[in-house]
Amino acid sequence: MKENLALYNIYRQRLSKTRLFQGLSMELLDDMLAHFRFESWNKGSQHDSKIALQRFYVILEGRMELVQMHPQTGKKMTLLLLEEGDVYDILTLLDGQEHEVIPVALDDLKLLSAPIEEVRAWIKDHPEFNKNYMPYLGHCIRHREALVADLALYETQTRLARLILRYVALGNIPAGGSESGIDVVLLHDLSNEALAEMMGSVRQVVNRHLQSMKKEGILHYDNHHLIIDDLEKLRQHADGLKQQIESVQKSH
Amino acid sequence: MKENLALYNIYRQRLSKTRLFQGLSMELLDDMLAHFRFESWNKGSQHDSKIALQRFYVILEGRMELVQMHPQTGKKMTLLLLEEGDVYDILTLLDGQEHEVIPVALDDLKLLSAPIEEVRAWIKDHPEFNKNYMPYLGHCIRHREALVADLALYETQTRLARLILRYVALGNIPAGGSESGIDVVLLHDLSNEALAEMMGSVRQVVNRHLQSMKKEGILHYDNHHLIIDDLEKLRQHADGLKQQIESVQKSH
DNA sequence: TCAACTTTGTCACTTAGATGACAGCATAAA
DNA sequence: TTTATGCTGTCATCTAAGTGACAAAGTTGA
Repeated sequence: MKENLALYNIYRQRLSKTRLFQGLSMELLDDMLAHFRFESWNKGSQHDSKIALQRFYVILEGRMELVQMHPQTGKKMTLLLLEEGDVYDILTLLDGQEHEVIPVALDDLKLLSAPIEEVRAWIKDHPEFNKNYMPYLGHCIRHREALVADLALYETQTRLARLILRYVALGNIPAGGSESGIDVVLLHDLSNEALAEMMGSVRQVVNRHLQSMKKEGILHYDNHHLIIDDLEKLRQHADGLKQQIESVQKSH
Repeated sequence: MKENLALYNIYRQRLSKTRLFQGLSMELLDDMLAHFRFESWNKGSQHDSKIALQRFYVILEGRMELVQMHPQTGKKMTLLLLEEGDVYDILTLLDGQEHEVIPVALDDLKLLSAPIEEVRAWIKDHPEFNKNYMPYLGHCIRHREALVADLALYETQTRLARLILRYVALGNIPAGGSESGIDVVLLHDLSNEALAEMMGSVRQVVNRHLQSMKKEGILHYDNHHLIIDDLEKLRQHADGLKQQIESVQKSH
């Protein structure tokens, strides 16, 4: 990992901004980079989850989704959208067991990868690294828990709103607010189908709800970018206010 | 934590058999026990999740469930059943953030609790402890992921079978096998309602499916103990074979 | 520039499963 | 022993959301 000094510096720079590698000394980063190898995955490519038993990947550029599949019916559920600075696979890193989830490149991906044993040694030997690691794990658990709550407690319309809101929150909400709408960068480009897989539903239902939210002036699409126009209304949907209102009406 | 030597030895003994504290030296266990305090919770009692910001609990005896609730409708989802040797709350321990989940005692509970800062220090300072901690975290993530997959990919009948199977696997499957049926100890006593909350459904649906599985000779209840009579058939249900068969029939 | 594919937008139809209601038991309390 | 409370077992009913189908729009690449 020393081919090209300019590139090397860019990688180091990017790495130092990720949740897991931030705040580490230059020396430590250099030590680590010595074990990293550059890789790129083509948009749309799917990979074998067994690779995670050997190597650990850091995303430098692009989005990756982790997909669970029903072995019989082929129905899919997207567990997680990973972006720049996220890593694959934190679970296999933890316990060394295979993690039955398919990594799919949503964009052309640029990655760094290192032998998983190496990364485990870093965690063990460098308290600074460990200090980033723990909250990152917390984040992973919280994400999955939020998915469980969404699936079990809310209906599809609400789940869609919550999904969008979750990824609005991850992106940068522009300072002024909504003069020109908030671009949900992480979800840009995703088909209705892909959104459906992220919320455990189907294309047609997602489309129905997107349509109705467009009519309410909550959002619109501007050449494949999902733009939020009324964050407040979106939040109301995400709180399941619809459900509440209807149940109040019923009781009268 | 030195009131009574006999009790003390029992606690130490129990602790040394838990997933998180196993394999530690007697000296280390003694150091740790010095910071623990005994507590007991009454069956049915619910506690404030804020307690987890201050203290960390180890279950010595009894079951605890962690419940998420829909703020508006009050609908509930049980995230997790904790038993002897499990701990509350691993998430708050990780990142110090509040974990919005209600701990409920399913039995009269015996617990040890220690200040959370203390436990964080153990993790930092004792590699042996850390070595237990990592796979335990992996287990936590996997459990939540399994829930997501169940909710998104399988229908209620299948989910019930998977729920039962999951807790069969955790208990001790008797050597000989099914001569007299497998007692699903962890689920003993739970009402249809409680099971429903564990799989994101409702009482009536759970009852319907339990009834049909009884008719198939898969299971029965023997004074509030759920007994599995045909593990193989249960596994078939859990694989969603029903779904597969029906979809094949349709295509003809 | 045209054909091949993919994605979107709709709609009519079906269904799993949620809801509400109620009788019959069981467990616990008085 | 009786009353109260809660749980089980079963309905009939309702509805959210999944399915299949198809036209229209958009995208890709020979």
